[in-house]
Amino acid sequence: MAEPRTRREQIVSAALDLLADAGPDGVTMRAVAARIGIKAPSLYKHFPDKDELETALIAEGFRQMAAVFTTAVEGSPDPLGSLATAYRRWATEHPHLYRLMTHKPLRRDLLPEGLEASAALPLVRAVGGNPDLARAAWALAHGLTSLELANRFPPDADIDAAWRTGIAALQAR
Amino acid sequence: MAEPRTRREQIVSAALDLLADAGPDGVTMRAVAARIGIKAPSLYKHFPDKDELETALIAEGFRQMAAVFTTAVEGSPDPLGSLATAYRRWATEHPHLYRLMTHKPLRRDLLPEGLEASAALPLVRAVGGNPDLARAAWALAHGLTSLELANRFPPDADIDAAWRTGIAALQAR
DNA sequence: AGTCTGGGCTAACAACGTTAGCCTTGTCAA
DNA sequence: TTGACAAGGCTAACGTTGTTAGCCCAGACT
Repeated sequence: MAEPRTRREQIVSAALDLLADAGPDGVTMRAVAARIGIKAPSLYKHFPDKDELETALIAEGFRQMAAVFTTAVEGSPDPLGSLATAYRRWATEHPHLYRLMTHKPLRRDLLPEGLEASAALPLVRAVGGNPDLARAAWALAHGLTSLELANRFPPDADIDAAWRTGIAALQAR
Repeated sequence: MAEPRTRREQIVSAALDLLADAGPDGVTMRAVAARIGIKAPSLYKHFPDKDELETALIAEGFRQMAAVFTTAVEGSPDPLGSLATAYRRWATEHPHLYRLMTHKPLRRDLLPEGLEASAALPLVRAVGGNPDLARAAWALAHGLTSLELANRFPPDADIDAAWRTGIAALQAR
């Protein structure tokens, strides 16, 4: 995250750090507050509740994804392939944030307008604008990622091969 | 779930009911206990902690999935298509249980041996034994399901079409 | 000079998972 | 028949969590 300037940004930044190195259970209001040297109830001067703080983390995740995916696609000879690599890479580098972003219904009303779309745009472009194909590709990527993060594949599974097989199939359309 | 006979089965059954109609937050040790007329601490005579109770719910989910998928595939002219339909159907009929089963690392050590494999077998058969293809298909199904349950597709999205597109692509392999 | 307001604080609450320790009931051995 | 023991209830309580109420201080503006 970029230099936190406002107190609100400091809080988000502290929560992101905590999420990254202690997992979702580590992100308690008291722990977040402590990390910036205040007490838990003071957080409520900046966020109405924990849900909105979490949504702010999710928004930051989307911002990062949008940036990473955009640069992954631009000028690539194989946009879908590059995107797939970038997707898996980002998710495995931010496993807890990725899960937070995807595992429950999104409070879209609390998210900046257009943010979600801007993270999705590179993919829509990469598949040539076919929305059904884009959704299938997204689902494939999310499914592979989610199953990998949840340790669902056996230890001897060749996850790269599963990605290649799936992407190649969709690419042929 | 079949007729709960032992106390342990009663507990699992009560927890499943609670999960289905009050969601994950509704499944508290106190609420589960109350539903069968006992107090929360008594649950600990049957399960060492809430984690193991949850794993018992997950095991029941796998049992149901294995049964449903097996009958969906057998004798079908289009095994993969039937399986896809059955998968989506089961998940949307048991959204909370589905999420519980998939959203975090699995305590395999607490699961009956072979149970996970028996739920996966119909799929492996349906794709002709290619493990990479099976994993891609599983990921596609899980991704589509998970995104649908988390309300990730816009209201005007044609989710059926996304399923058809994805499955057709994999089928062509 | 007086008045807001932003943003900290302490104390406290209810709900949660969990533990300690007690008591009753039925089974079975001596 | 009696006594031991295990299974399975119970109450009381603890620490942690999100959250609220209510107080207070500092700076900005009228």
